[in-house]
Amino acid sequence: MKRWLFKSEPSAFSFDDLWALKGRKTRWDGLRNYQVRNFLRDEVRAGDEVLFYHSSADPTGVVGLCRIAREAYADPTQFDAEHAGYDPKSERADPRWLAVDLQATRRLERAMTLAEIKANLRLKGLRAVQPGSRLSVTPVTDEEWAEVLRLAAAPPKSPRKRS
DNA sequence: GCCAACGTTGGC
DNA sequence: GCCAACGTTGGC
Repeated sequence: MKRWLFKSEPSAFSFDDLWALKGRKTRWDGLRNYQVRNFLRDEVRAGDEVLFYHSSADPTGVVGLCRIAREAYADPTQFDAEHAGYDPKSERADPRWLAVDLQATRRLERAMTLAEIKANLRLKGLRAVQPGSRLSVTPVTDEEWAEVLRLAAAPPKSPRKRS
């Protein structure tokens, strides 16, 4: 089983939005990047675990956990001329873009902010936070996963008050 | 709103 | 196949 980080802009679709859906599940579609497509096609499998990350948010960071409820299948929005993700060059016999189904499993006790992730030595290598990394789906190692969960369960570090 | 990073497109 | 132009992402 592999582990992943999925990004979403909460103004478009937040973890709370997912949590509120029937079965806490949705189709994760609209992904239009070839590297991401290849991850979905070649590596993401049903049952894989996912960190749900809020980008362009305040604060940015990991807010919840999900699992892959259904692995890659043709993203129907690529064939929908009314949809922003419409791709006129994609053919039904050979779909270019893939979607998965994502199911929320747990809300973190507190958000793991980007600042906190960057400040953590064990999370320095997290693909999603590398400079210039813009992929909306990136791999997470077992060690990184464990560290995020460990920190989420720990009380937040706050600047020490002057006495 | 700015801008750096970087993927995609299309002319040649 | 090169590469400039353009679009998007996403932190700040």
